[in-house]
Amino acid sequence: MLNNYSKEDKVLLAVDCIIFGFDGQDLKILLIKRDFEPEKGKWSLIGGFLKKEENLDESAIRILNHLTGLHDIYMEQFYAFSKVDRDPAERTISVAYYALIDIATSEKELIQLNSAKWFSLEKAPKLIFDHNQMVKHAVRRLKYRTKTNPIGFELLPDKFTMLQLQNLYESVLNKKLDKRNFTNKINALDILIKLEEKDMESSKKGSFLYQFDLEKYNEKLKEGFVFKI
Amino acid sequence: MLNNYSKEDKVLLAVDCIIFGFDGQDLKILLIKRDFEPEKGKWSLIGGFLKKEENLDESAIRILNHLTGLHDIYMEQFYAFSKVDRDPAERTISVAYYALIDIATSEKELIQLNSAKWFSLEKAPKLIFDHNQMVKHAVRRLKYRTKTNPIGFELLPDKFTMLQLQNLYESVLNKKLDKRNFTNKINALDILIKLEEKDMESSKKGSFLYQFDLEKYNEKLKEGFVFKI
DNA sequence: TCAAAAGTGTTGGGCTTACACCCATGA
DNA sequence: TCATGGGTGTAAGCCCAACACTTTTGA
Repeated sequence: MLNNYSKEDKVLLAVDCIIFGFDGQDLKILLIKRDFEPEKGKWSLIGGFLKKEENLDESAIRILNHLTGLHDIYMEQFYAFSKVDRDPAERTISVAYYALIDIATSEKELIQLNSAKWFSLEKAPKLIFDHNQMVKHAVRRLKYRTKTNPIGFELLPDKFTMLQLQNLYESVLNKKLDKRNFTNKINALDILIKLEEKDMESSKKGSFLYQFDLEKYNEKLKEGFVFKI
Repeated sequence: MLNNYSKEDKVLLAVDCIIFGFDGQDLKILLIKRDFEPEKGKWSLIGGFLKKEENLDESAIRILNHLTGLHDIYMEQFYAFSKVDRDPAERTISVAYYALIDIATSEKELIQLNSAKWFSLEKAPKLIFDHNQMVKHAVRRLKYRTKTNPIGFELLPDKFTMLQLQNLYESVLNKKLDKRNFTNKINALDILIKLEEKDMESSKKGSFLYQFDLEKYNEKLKEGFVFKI
């Protein structure tokens, strides 16, 4: 085929995933102990290399599934990191994705991994390369995203209490919210189904469980509704 | 150096720039006639390949400068496009940047280029590869950006009228704005300097010229002020 | 009976939007 | 004098933030 690309430099293209989880209390990220050189044995984001026959989204899904067993996960590309010596072994550009998962329901799939561990954001260890910077970037993006999209769909279990949802928003936004205002706002969005059922774990009185109403959500989304919290 | 990257696929990494300009009336993008195969002679974004010794930002700056003569341009990375066959010649991933420039003041530098041309957004031709999709993506991002940042700094000449600024916002947001409300909002941001001088081109009465107050802007930015229009 | 979490409304202030007329000037 | 674009203010409604007490029930 006619082209004059042949003199151009080729590079390795990595995909790294910041996997956010929520345990009902704190926002966490999933990290693994790297099992190959360089930096073998150090904590790292979940990552791998783009293959010739896949695009970046497919690559991110493959890598996540291969290293954790997780599938059907919400992921979004957010930035390409390219400092020349970010990987000391070889020139590598990394395209970063963030993923949102519910810790509780994914636990079964993750349990077999002894090299992966959840860390709450504040207690995350020093990571290899520029991975700490990637995490910071991803947190900023997630925070931003709450201004236009609900994040609970992916991060919470199917049924959850209002307090869990509020805790999630407080964790992501990193500030306290008023309980009454939060409830009012969420109810105004009109995308939750209040169940008859109560969660009896957290208190004697019990608190009502909710579900996201995916159908209503999609309708409103189509109409250009903005889900601002 | 110890590593086992050697079996991984390497790819070409392109950088493509969506260059936005504003002529006081319409939002435009700068395109060039491609002068190499494949797709030689077709309209294309300004682009090139990442070199081993530079990061993506540096690459974008180099490519823009090399092809247009422009320098000191505001640029921001926004997305990596990676469909497997997006470039039919060879597997290429493209990291897209958008740039904001003032058409009037950059004209001198651009004038020597016979292969580059400004197109208003609606009248842009069909572009090679996935470049039309990139443009669409960039426009969406620019629109989004107006919700938190003024965009006039980069897109308007040093001195401009209130109507030009309003036209710019109307072009980007793709909707009509009310003149009085717009003026009130902009004045409330308190980052413009109203000059004594008037622009006499547009009307018999003449209209006052404004300048951005970069110092005030930076102060407010530091305080976390959000420049919502 | 008490401790602990759940649940629930109102009000004031600020912001946003809608809206129309006079001014200055050159032709 | 008239046509053209420039410039200006207010009122209503909506949204947001602040705020505290009652309910339930297991221990």
